[in-house]
Amino acid sequence: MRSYRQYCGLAAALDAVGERWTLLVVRELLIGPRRYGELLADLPGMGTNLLAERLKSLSHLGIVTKDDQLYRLTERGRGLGAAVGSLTRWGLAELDEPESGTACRAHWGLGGLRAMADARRVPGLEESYEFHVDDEVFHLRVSGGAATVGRGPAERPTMTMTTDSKTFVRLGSGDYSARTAQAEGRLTIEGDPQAARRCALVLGLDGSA
Amino acid sequence: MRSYRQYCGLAAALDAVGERWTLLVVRELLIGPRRYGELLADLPGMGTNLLAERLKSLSHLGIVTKDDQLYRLTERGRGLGAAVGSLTRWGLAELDEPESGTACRAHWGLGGLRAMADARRVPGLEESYEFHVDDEVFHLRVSGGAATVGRGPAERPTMTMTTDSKTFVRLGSGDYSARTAQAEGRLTIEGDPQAARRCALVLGLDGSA
DNA sequence: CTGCATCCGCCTCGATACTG
DNA sequence: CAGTATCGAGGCGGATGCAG
Repeated sequence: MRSYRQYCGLAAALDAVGERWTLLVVRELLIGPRRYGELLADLPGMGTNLLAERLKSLSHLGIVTKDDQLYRLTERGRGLGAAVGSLTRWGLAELDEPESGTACRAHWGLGGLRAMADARRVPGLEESYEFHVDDEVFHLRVSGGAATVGRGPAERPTMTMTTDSKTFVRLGSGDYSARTAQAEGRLTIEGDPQAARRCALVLGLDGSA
Repeated sequence: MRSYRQYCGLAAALDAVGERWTLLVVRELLIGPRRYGELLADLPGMGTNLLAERLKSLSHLGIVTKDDQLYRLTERGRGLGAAVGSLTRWGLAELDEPESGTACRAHWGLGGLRAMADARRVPGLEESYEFHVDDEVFHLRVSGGAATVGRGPAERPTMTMTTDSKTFVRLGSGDYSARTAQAEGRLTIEGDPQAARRCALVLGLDGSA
């Protein structure tokens, strides 16, 4: 086990989760518990030996537990959510259009949604939005000054968006608007047009940085 | 240049700054502009060839610029501050006591300070604190609902702490209190005892999570 | 002396094959 | 399905070289 041997919070964090692929494994487990095969399928490019080694290492560090063939984050592991969110936001900000050969999963957009949503941007807002991405359904609920995202439909969505996964992820980049995506036929929006605008506000996509 | 080839904000971020040592270079530059030799001295364990390569790579990505022998972060580079802060907080939370052979720099504690300080924890607070760590002096100012940290003395500090760098960093860990450090003779506090308590509150070190 | 570039041994990574 | 074993390629770490 290689270490930076520096007495510093960042170095300690990178000693634990700074190796290649490790934070991407955490990204998958932040969505929910997963089986080995599912992880492998949603981490295209990662070798099976590395996944096994990383899971073992993360278990030993108390970041992941395995019960009944299901890997899940411990509380300490979920504590990485904020760091993963910060990095995701930073990476999204200058995401280019997808190159060919680039893999994509619908739920990666869900991670982006979680990273970007901040209910404090629209005080007092109470509503839900639904997203149909490829064959999956996600929701964003803003209630009580907090935003929560998850799999599955929203309860009474005031807006429903339908799109493909790459377009969905790309909306997180500043320079690709839902308006453009609609014009290009990659995205449709149903429901209250004003709700769509409020949703964009919650996500910080109104251009007011 | 190796890439995860995943259309996802986190993967894009890790493509840019996920390699070994890269975020530690950013950590140094978040403190302020530095020369090559200073960076090398404050990144013990990093090979000189790797530092040169990382700086070149970061320049090419628009994260770092070099002018007049001084490396500094671009605006995009400074955007990594939030992610570095999140990781630092997570790493600090379970930092053990320093092992022998572990390097430490006084300004790493400054990074920890920046990561932990949140003025919203004590609404309306207006004061400054000064920290003497090894041979360096830092300050934390809470004013107008915002906390700022930096090198150099505070203007009119209500509390002054004197300690060594390892103790200073370690205070960021939950299970090592200033009280304990004082009892062990590693730390002295001058000024208003209540100010010290308010400072701990701002840093989230009061035990109320 | 600073600011790198080059070289080399080693270990990690990535792909494939194999096992329970 | 859930991993383990193997092996070539390449990134990493340390030492050294070299120009300004």
